[in-house]
Amino acid sequence: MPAIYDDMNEKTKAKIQASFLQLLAKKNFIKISVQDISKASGINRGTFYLHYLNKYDLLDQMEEQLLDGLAQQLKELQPEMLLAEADKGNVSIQSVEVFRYIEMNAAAFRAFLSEHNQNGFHKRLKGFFVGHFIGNMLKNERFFRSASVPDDYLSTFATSAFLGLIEQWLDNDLAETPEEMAEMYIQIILFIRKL
Amino acid sequence: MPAIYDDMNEKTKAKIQASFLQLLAKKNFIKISVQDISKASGINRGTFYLHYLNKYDLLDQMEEQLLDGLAQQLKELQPEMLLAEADKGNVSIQSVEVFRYIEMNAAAFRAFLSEHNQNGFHKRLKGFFVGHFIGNMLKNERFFRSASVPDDYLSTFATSAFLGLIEQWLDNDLAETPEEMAEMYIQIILFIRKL
DNA sequence: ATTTCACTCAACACACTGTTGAGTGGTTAC
DNA sequence: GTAACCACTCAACAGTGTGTTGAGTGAAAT
Repeated sequence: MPAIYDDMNEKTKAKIQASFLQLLAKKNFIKISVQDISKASGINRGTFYLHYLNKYDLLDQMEEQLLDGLAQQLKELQPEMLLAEADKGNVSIQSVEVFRYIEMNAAAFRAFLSEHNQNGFHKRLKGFFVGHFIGNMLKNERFFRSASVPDDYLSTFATSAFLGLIEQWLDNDLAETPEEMAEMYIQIILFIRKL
Repeated sequence: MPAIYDDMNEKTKAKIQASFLQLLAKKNFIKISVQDISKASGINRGTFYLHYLNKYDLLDQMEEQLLDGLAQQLKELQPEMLLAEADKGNVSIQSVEVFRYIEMNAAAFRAFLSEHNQNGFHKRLKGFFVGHFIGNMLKNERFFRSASVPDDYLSTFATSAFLGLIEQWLDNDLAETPEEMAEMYIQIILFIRKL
């Protein structure tokens, strides 16, 4: 398994993925055919099937990559630290990093979350966020301990707000800085704590 | 244009729509073919095309119907009244009616919002809600007048929260009453006012 | 020199599409 | 009562994209 062959594989996949993202920016996912992708990327259609089962598999793998990267950021984000900093009026560096990651991968997030693309990325991101961040907060009674609102709604609320912020940010063409985004989100978290 | 022909049309459409909803509950929208729909509804495939351009058009029309119904409820929901009641500790009847409508049409909402059928309904519902409810609140400075958070984020936040509540409610198989849902949402609105 | 590997290319059966034209049976109008 | 009307059925059509295959190319590794 010489490295050069892995490189070829990776480069071919990268070409396919890059072209696919470009197509997604212009065109509805449903209307994009494997033919389109292979044409745009200069890769033979048969080769596409050596790497992916079909276009849904391609999308799935790309979403997975994006979420893996996000997981790296989120695992650095300890609820304790975030709230400790927030109580001092600061925005924790790690929470800014999360938004910085989204900023860096804005093209992919936008493509996968966009109105005309019918993949379940929205829900997937939601579930992911609950599993990697909100879940931790709910486990610890110090953070969320509402009498009036059930846990699953607190969770949903915190997550929907996060996603809403991201979507609005993308719609605004990233007009705000990651720092500003992180601060807004922390305000929301602090509120939910008081629900 | 005798009424009986309209009836036939409507009944055929109703059969198609009902079967389509049943299929959506089991199967990904993408994997549902017009053949599947015509088979399930006992309607000839050719007849399907007399009523709809294609399966996307069918989905679109059904979403439109659902949103039209929701619009009826939302136009009764005056922000002034909602907040006046909330200040007195009450949940306005009209806001309960909104959730009651969702409860009545839970099958459709669930199908259109479900994980595997990400048909853009999520964003559509969001835009709709902003246009029919949140927009009114933002216009009136009495309700939302944040110094620290831009209007579009307030709007996004209020809308995401609403959608999050609905999705969680559907996931919970409507375990809460419309009254409880309305109360939770009002709590959220009251919070956003203070942001 | 031979094998290995990623990729190309052309061909294949298959599934679903949207459309058409002829035909059925019930309803309405004259 | 008969002619026109209408929603629907049915069978057939070309078109498009699918996923798979088998033979072949060229560069790298052994």
